[in-house]
Amino acid sequence: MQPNGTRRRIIETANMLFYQHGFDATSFTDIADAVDISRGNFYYYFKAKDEILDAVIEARLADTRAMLAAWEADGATPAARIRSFIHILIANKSKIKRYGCPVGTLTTELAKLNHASRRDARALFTLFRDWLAAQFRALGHETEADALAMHLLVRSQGVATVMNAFPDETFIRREVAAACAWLDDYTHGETCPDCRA
Amino acid sequence: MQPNGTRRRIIETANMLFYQHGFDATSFTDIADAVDISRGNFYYYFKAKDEILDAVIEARLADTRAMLAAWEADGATPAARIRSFIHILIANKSKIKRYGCPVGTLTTELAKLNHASRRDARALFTLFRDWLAAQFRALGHETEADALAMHLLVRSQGVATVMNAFPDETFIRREVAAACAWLDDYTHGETCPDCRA
DNA sequence: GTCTATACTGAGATAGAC
DNA sequence: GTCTATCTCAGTATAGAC
Repeated sequence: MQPNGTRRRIIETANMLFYQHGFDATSFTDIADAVDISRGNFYYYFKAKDEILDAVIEARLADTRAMLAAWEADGATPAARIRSFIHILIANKSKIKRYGCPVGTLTTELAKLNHASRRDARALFTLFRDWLAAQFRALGHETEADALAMHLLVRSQGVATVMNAFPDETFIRREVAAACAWLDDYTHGETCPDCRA
Repeated sequence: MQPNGTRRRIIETANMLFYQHGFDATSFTDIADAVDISRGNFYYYFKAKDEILDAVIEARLADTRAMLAAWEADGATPAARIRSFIHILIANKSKIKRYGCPVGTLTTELAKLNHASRRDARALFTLFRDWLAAQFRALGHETEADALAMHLLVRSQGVATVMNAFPDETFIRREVAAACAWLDDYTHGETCPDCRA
């Protein structure tokens, strides 16, 4: 199961292309050209297009787990960790402006395609959802932890979709600051050092 | 320019299929079959697929204008009109659970396709944005009207995307109630009659 | 206006040489 | 492992009969 060089490059390239142009709109030729291998060679690694999708989702799940683990390690407090999540909207703003949120856009595309891997893609959302809920629980908000986590998913997805339509810098900063201000109600006085107005 | 029966049926059907399966994934055959005409007849009305897209966007713009005008007429106060917007998340929840928001998903898809009609699709967002801002202005919030309108777009798009991934009834009601509660800060005391907890 | 027939392209996928 | 050649099918699009 340990992927060799070519296999890894295929997955990484497909991951990028699926994000930038969508799963359906990305062809084998697109991927093969970008990886610089022949289309035929492709089938040595993946028997069907759906298999690449599954591999890409798996890779994204692994990447997301690693990112959440890094936030867990780097954040001094649960509130600081949650703000790491909120601030990816700024950290990844260039890409989001052009291609939207990689999680949200994949999920909605697969929903429309009624694709079998739809459920696997949803696991990406679940990863964030559970991690955020754990942080709220650590802040002492046991019963409402999941609801608060879901609310942050809403704000995050909303900002991503709207900034894709209106790539306005002021808007992004304002909404990120608003989300951090909303969070303040649950942090026992701790505020965001990056969102001073 | 007045569309006859067949042309109208093509546009209506394409509108539905683009929403349900996406623009790229919907083929001429899909539309022709649904309308029950031959593929050849199709080209009598539309020379290329992009032309249908433009016609569909135009139809959606007209539908949206009509909907906003209806809200304008039916809503007793600006606050009530804004709540009409918030509550479409509940009114259209079945479709949104399956296919997401028609505006947001079209916009992100066309962004990924880097499609020429991307800008036209964004006008759908602008329609809601300007209408909402006008309501906030009527409530006396001159300077922040557009920012408040954008914030509601964010919440609306966020809930739509998340409920597409997690079609949970409780979640939807909770977020709609939260949006209405947020609105209360700007309505001079008027509250939502439908969102009593 | 609507149809059938057909051209052309690019897609996913397979076979087999190297 | 990687390639070329090829198959099949679905897609967009056109021509022309009715």
